[in-house]
Amino acid sequence: MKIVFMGTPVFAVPTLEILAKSGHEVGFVFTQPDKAKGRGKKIQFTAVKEKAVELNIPIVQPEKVKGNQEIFNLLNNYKPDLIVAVAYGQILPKDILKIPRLGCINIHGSLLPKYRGAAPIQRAIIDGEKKTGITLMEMAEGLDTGDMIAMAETEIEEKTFPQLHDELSLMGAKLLMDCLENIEREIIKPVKQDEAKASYAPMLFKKDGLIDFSKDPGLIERLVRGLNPSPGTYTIYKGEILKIFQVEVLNKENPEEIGTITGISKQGIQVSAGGGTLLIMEVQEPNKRRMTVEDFIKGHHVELFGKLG
RNA sequence: CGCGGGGUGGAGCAGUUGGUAGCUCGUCGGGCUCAUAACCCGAAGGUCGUAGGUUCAAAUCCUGCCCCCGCAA
Repeated sequence: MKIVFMGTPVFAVPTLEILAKSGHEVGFVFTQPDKAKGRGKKIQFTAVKEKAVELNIPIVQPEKVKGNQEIFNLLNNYKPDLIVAVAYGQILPKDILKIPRLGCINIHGSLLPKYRGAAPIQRAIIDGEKKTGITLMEMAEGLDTGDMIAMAETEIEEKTFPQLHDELSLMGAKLLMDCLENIEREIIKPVKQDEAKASYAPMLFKKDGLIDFSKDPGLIERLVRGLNPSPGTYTIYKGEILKIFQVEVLNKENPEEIGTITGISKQGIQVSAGGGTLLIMEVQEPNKRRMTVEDFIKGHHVELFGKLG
């Protein structure tokens, strides 16, 4: 088959890699334009572009696909059998969706129709879902609304976002390979999404990471797990931002005022949170690298009954 | 040329009116204790990122380079 791949972040890389090695022809890779970012505003390639360069596949980086005649002509001339998109970051217009003979398919990091949108993995963790997964679907004009081709599940358990992200990323690539032959033979039976059960997972921002210690310790723990490492969770300590990377819920009543430090040891700093106690285990101050609380208290005089938040 | 912080014994930090390098923890030895991650005594361990400059004297002032990090995107 002639395939065009579209993707941008690390999440999409395993799928590109597996397609390139599948024996099918990946004629073009679409990815978002290079941007000046990071310290010093250096130009950085997207993760997908780096892999495409390595694989020697022609790269296309339109600012906007929609309404772009040049892009339409490129695809129309190449006549791909299939377009595969994974976290590309752009919505494809109808005229492009109609180009490939076998359609356009998308890999999404949730069990649709739940958690459509930008941050499905993080939201599933934060909400305390028992399981999440990967959905393979046909692309429609709406946001993650297409008919579903296949799904794969995994237990969330105590996994952090990076762990789940990597796991789902690989699962997505594998699921696509499992279905590719059937897609090629046109014997798939896509299922419509149940709109009544649909939910959205909007993008997360820095401000979503400010810890509210009046909340349930379990929720705070999930927030730390889901927002790690970006945008990250944080609190305020002695007037400075203190990022929190790892916490544990202690099964322990805490009569002190919310946000009060009630215990300090190399295991962590205990804090009074809504209805219980939270143990902060790994932190990072501005301009410093992240470190365990054991290291943190060596260089700081953390006071018992001090306040966080 | 986006803004900014930092590189000091194994770890985390202090130390800039330039003048014998300090704290907490760890390590090693000894002591106390029924016992301990507790306590007491003692010891080892540092080319102060790197190259050069100023100076009688530089962790501290000046310049180049390397590395790490925060913010903003």
